[in-house]
Amino acid sequence: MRGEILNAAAEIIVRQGYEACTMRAVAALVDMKAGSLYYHFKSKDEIVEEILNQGIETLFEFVQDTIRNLPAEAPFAEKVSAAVGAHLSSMVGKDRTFMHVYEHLPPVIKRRSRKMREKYAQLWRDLFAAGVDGGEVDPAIDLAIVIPYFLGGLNRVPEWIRASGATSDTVTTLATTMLLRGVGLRA
Amino acid sequence: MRGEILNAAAEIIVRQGYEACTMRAVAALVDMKAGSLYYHFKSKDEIVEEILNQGIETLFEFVQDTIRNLPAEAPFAEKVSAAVGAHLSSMVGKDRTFMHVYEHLPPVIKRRSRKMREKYAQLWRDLFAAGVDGGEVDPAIDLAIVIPYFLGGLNRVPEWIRASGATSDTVTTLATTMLLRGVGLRA
DNA sequence: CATCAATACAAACTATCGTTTGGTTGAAAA
DNA sequence: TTTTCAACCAAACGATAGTTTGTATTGATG
Repeated sequence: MRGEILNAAAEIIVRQGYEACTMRAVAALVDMKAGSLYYHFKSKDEIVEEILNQGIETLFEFVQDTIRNLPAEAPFAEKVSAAVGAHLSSMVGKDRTFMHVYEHLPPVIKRRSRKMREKYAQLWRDLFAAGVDGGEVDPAIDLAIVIPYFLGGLNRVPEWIRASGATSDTVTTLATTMLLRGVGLRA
Repeated sequence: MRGEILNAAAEIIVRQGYEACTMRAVAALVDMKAGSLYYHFKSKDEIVEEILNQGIETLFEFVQDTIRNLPAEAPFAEKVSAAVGAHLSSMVGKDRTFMHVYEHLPPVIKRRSRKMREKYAQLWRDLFAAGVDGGEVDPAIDLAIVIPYFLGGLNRVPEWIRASGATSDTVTTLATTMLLRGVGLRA
């Protein structure tokens, strides 16, 4: 039940925004009354925070596993391609709407997940740092800026997948290409 | 006075989010009482909508002028560089916080500016289409996807300028480089 | 000086928010 | 059967939201 409540809340946030995500709306979606939610959670904040943390954690592990499942000596381009694909599929896939919630949250709440987001960004920085070491990435590129830059672009993907009608694969390919070329891939 | 109210509301939204932007808070910032705002605006929605439209309109005209002030035969790379610079300075400069408001708005309100955002995106599509015609951009790149992709990245810039401590110039250069390489610049 | 918009205020209205409280239920444990 | 307890509900709480209404102040105009 706890999970169903989280799912309901996440769905409302993604589809209608944080404003529309009232305790009564969430309760209605799981066929309950607002007050009953307080049996499972001590506050609305706890619900949102759990959605956020669970979402980032899931994303982190999925992308990390994807990278690790490749042979260590796999070319940089292949790793990036896989990672981008993993990131994107986490955003557009079914039952994986968690991360998309983030966009709709008020700043006060977003700040609570800063540490986890930082951890996720580090995953990408490590990936690219290895690319630099391997001589596949232009060392002049400032990773501290590039990573949030292109992650920012990626996080918008669901929005314009719907708008442009492009498939998830098309988008993944394009995003990967842009990114690899952008960092001056040498191979 | 009308403008001051808009500025106050925009500032609150940017700094504390849409949630914190109550009529009473806006009124306090311009030394008024909540009810008085209704002499200038018929509703809170009207205020937010005007901020949004005015912000996009300003951004549109600024970027458009920037491009037009270059000689028509200027190289594609130069035009893009100038446009990116214009876009970014519109976001981090003083008295230009309008656009940054967008991030914090609930989806219901965002949708109202779809037409204006579309018009702005068209400006960029035209720029890149010219690049394709001039043989400077890889024709295989799907502009319908690339434009929102990299604009999505750009709109995050203020966020990580503060985080990374990078200067606005550094960021502009990097974003331009990434973009130009990304679309397969040939020159 | 009198008039009249323009402007702002005080105060209240309704709606809805997150939350609390005390009670009801149905099934498992004793 | 009796007890217990997790799970839910009905109803209300205070706080605060956007908004409306009637009134006071003000500066310009005649």
